[in-house]
Amino acid sequence: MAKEETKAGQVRGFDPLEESLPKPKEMDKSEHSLSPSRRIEQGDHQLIKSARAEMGEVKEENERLKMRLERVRRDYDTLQMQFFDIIKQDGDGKQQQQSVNYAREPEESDQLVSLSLGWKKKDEKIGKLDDHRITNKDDQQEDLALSLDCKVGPAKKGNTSRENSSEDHKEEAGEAWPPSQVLKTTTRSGDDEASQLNPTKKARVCVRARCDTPTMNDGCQWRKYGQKIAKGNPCPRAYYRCTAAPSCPVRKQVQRCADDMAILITTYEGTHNHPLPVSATAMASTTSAAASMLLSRSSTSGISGQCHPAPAATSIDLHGLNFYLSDPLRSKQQFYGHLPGSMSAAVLSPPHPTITLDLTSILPRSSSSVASPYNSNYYNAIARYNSSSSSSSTISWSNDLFNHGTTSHHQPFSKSNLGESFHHHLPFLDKANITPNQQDSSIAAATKAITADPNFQSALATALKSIISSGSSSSATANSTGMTTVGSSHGSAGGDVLGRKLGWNETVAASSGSIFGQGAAGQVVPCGSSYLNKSDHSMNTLSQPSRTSPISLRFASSKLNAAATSLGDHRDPSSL
DNA sequence: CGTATTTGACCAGCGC
DNA sequence: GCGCTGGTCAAATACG
Repeated sequence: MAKEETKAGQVRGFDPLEESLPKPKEMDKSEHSLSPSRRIEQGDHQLIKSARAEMGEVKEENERLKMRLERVRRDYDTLQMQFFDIIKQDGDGKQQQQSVNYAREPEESDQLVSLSLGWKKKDEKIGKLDDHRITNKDDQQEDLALSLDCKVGPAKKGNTSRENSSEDHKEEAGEAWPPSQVLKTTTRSGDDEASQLNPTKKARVCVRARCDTPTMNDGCQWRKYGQKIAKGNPCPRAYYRCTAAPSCPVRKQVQRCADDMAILITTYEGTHNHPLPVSATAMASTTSAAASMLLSRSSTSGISGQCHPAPAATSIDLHGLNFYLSDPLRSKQQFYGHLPGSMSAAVLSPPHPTITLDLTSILPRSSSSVASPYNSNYYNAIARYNSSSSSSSTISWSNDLFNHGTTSHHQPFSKSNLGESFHHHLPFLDKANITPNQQDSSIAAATKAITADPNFQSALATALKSIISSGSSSSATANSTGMTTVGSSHGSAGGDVLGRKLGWNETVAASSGSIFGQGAAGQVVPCGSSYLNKSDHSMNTLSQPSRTSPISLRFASSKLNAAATSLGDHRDPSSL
């Protein structure tokens, strides 16, 4: 019975009338003795009656879902507040002694890998998220849209009990793009004990893309500070540093592939400590997503490796985009040896955990534009990746980056491109076919597709696990069998159960960071329509639901049901 | 003249 | 310790 209700809730919640349609036929069979007109009249009457009853059920179901959603949200807020309190308490002593190198010094600067689930304020801007979360939690209620956000950052402080639990994360931290992150690489003071104890390598994100310009235009401001002929490649390697902020520690190396000069290899390292220009968020989000995936995988293998040793280098093919993960700690093998095609065997010998985004397989759609990864093809490719990895991410999160990330100089994420890729993966969303009457069913289909997408599920699982883990003192990690956690806290167990409940596996868990990695840039994109209104692209067909629209709620509730259940089953928010 | 780039020198890490 | 290599610095130079 409960199963029946759940099923009904999922379907009827989106389009109650849809289910009631077959009913007249059933009535015809049972009432064939009546006159035709009488039968029709009675049938209509009963149809209306049953439809109303259905609608009533749906309304109740929606109310229940809303309440559950609200409960999850409150739980999240509670956990978040406590998490920040802990961080603040831990960090206050040390941070006040440190010389302030950067203007932004958020409390979670040592937060390592944190997928967050929450609600964003309407006018929240890039780079403002963290502060809002700390100070304006109530305001977040204004936005019912579910949003996810990934933050990866260095761990520079911390002599607390958290240190043990987050040690693994600390080792892997370093590559992401949240503007809030503080990376004190320039001041190698004595408080860098953690890094001394853990001689870590900064994570790097290597982007391979076909590009005939000297560098990829990724929207950031770079200043060249060196050039070197690296071993094994006749092409010089150029060194750039970010000049968007005086003290930004982010560097990048640019080098042509030895085997294929058309391929430009750009390696990013470090974390921006300043708000990114909108034109830079796309690449930043992409690289942070990759870094998140790397970190996610590293944290997974790092702990579970005792039982399931991970290979030194692996490749993940996510819907056309290839990710190559290397772990120099495990092997000195040239990870580029795993690269297919034209990649040389030893272009770089990364002493850092490196993830490679291979965009070279993305074929240009038009002959005229192949150079810049910021041309429409590039966006299209990313969008293709995003949309195929998680339909919802394209709709609700990722594309915001591309909307903002375009400049007049570069080709924007064109309507046709977006629409094409979008509809390619969401064929039920044909703008021409959507009418107001069909909107609900389209939304229902979209929502079903979104929530059925394992990547979305994994992202949500990661986010929720993060919430749970953040509230507790232990770090949760997924091993190769799924979301099994290391540590015995019930908080982790909550994530564990949640993961198992939804049946997620490692692959999708690893990819979750990629889906929502734009949050690493301190950005949470609402699910509602406001951001879509900024652009005129074809996705407006999906932007019908408002901030408080059914798609937001239903979208969230369908899977958050499980989350809420798990949370309710395994931890009491009030007990935190 | 201010800014960005170039390029040789310098430094640190690593292996032998 | 020495050499190799990757990475960075900073003076010289180029450019608008």
